[in-house]
Amino acid sequence: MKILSPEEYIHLTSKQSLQQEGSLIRIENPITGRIHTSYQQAVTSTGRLSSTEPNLQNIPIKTAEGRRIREAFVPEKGNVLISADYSQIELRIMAHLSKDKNLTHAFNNNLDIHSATAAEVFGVSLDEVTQDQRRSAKAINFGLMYGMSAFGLTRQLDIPRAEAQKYLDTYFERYTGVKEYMENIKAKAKEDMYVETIMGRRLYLNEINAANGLRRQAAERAAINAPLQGSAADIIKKAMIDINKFLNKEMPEVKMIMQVHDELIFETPKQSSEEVLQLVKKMMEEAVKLDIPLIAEAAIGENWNEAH
DNA sequence: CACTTCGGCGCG
DNA sequence: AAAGCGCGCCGAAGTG
Repeated sequence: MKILSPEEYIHLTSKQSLQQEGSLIRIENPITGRIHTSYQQAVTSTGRLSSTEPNLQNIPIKTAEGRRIREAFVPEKGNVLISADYSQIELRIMAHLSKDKNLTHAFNNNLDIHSATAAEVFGVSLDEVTQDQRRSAKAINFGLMYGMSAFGLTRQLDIPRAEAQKYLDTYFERYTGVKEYMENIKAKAKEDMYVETIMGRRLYLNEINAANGLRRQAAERAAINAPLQGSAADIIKKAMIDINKFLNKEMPEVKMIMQVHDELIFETPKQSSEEVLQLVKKMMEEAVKLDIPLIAEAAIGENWNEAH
């Protein structure tokens, strides 16, 4: 193995070089034989990390080809990967912050949240929910957290405007706590000029009272989303600190190697991997205590695709 | 030649 | 006119 001078190392890992090479396999660090991302801790407005050179937070997964790509991410021989991700953490935070009774009930009873929403919005029982209704409810749930309007839902679901409006109206009838939360957070943002996460991270919204309606509405959407996305970031960071402390002391052979917003990836010797899985899952779920339970789903694999 | 901007696309 | 949050990287086209 060649030991590189600092100049050579910096050249090989420079952004410029990265673009020239254009392939993960060629940016392997010659000293460690591995690919190393850099996490930026003071970039995003909400408190998330960002990942650069290379960005490992946007590796494909949604298509079959994408999953094949993930199979290329493997641990050292004798080790396995563990992926543990929070289930619906932002919606759970919405339940916690809004104290909405219906949403809280769904999470306290560990219901399939999109099916539960579909049952409410379409007025059917849980076991009558169709695939299509669940799909619509999922779009509503995600859209709400981003401050989406009826127009946005129309485009997302390819349905008439009036129907999208009816879905949203019904949603807010069934989830009045969420409706109040949306209104309250906007009102508070306009008064304070900022919103904050459960741990007090603030996002200042300079345009929340702008005369320009487009800019003002964009700030309102950010006001709705930032406490949800940002609190999720707070929670996983707390979990990372707890887990790191524990691993350093008790299981230094286990490495926490990646974070993808609501997911942590570990590399660990195969023998103890089942025990490690249970430990990290528990520490993620207990990172903070909310009004509703936090659930982390974890799996073991020979590559990133299998583990996820 | 290095840098910037923009539209497109990958992820949560 | 735009109407869904948060990111980073790519290629094409333009700038100096």
